[in-house]
Amino acid sequence: MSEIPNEITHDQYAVRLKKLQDLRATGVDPFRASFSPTHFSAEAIKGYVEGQENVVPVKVAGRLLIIRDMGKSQFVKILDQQGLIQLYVKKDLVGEAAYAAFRKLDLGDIIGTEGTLFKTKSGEITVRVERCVLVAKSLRPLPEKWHGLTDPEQVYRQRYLDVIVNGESRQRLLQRSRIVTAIRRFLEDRQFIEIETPILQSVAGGAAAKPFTTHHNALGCDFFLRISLELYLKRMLVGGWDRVFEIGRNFRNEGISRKHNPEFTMLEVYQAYSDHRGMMILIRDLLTTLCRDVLGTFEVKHASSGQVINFGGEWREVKYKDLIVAETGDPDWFGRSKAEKIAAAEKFGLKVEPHWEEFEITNEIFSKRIEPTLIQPTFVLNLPKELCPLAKINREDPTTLDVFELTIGGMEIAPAYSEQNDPLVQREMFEAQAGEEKQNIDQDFLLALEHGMPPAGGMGVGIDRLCILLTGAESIRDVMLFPQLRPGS
RNA sequence: GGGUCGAUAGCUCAAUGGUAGAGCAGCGUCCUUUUAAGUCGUUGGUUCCGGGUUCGAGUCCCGGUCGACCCA
Repeated sequence: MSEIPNEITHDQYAVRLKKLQDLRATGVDPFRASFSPTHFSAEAIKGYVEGQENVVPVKVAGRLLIIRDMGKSQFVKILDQQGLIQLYVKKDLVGEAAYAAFRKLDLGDIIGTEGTLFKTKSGEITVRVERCVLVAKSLRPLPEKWHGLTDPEQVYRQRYLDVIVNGESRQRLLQRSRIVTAIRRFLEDRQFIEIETPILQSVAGGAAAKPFTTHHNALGCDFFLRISLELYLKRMLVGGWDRVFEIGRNFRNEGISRKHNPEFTMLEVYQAYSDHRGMMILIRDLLTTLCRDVLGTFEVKHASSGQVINFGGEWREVKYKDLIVAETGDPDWFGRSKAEKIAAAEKFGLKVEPHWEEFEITNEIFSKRIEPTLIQPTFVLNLPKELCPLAKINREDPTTLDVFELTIGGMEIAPAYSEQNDPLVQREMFEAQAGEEKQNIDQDFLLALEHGMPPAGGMGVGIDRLCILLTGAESIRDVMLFPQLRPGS
């Protein structure tokens, strides 16, 4: 039997450890092998039949969160993955010894119980306990029952406590799981195949971002963690897998903010014989399906602006150039010199780096002044060709691309392209973008394209941001179970 | 990376530079349909860490750690 560790200073731990040792001493296993519940909490409550008091049998298990002790009987509540359920434990029903043992339980202990359903005076469906066992002892006290856990650092570092005591967090994070599940169902219904592609890559392609590096000992070489899924999914289009998708983690070695976590989840979808117009229909169908099936509403409150986002109405379509012209009030914006663009941008209070290209100045206006105002679902079309080397050039306006950026709630939610499948043009675009750093070009991808890739529409959806939007969260940290923090404390 | 704010009991929070407190949780008591249950009593502190100022620092100053927000 272990002594109380020296570093454990607070007495509540000591009290619980003593109880645990007492249980062992009397032959009770405080971490018993198993328990077989027949129901989760919500299922059990649903199983109650009106008027059938103490007839329907249930076995439920969960963590003890609330105890209301009235001497010879108590009402308690336990939490499982479906939520809370109330138990009523009566001395003359369970017997003296069992009742005494029950009273020794602590908040936070995990218990299994068996009984029948009834409805209390105030109408709460409750289990009338006939038998109850400790399933797993908890040595640590739970956070306060009314205020929960509020310190953001502890919420993120000890998420398991947050989801126990903060119902709102629990619901929001469960909602994320439902969203991801619904996305898979939606795509599978449309014959998309879910595939898995490498996270360790020798060339981190498909986006412009700083990668993380890591090292493989046996191969004796460095790898990058992927920054996008794109190039490997498209290889499978070459392979004749016409509808593929992946929901996977990307890693970008950049800043951390309310909208950025170093690792984040992307959905990428590729559909052969489609194009960016096809993707517009697909993303709209997907998001309205999520609204209907997961949220049960097409109207979602936008946390930072307070506006109501309506997914059920018309989705605006607007060209990038038209937005820029409207914002700058300059019909000839794209004909202006670099100096004039800089002057105009600075008049907007934007900081312009001297080494920026003209399209970067324009795009700064877009991302700082225009994008945040696009709260309702908006397809921004015909982006300038410099912004993405992987999309097809628009035939009517060769300075732009056959792409869209879906913006909702002031955030870029889903960029999509008519995918570039001309290997010669693709090579030129890569080389122009890479400049001197030719080693950053994924030559194996170009080799694949040279074998012939069908025309295709492709799209990326930032799952974390989508969840921010759909759950009304303030920050990416609120829709991730374990957001990145500095190690320590 | 810069600015602002924050860190006090297991949790949520108080405390003019002058004896560190409350609620919840814990411990002990009363109570067999409670709903933040109620009742009486009671334990619990490296005030984030390290320096400094002062007769005296949770409080003021400097440095650091971690976090939140804003900016880059």
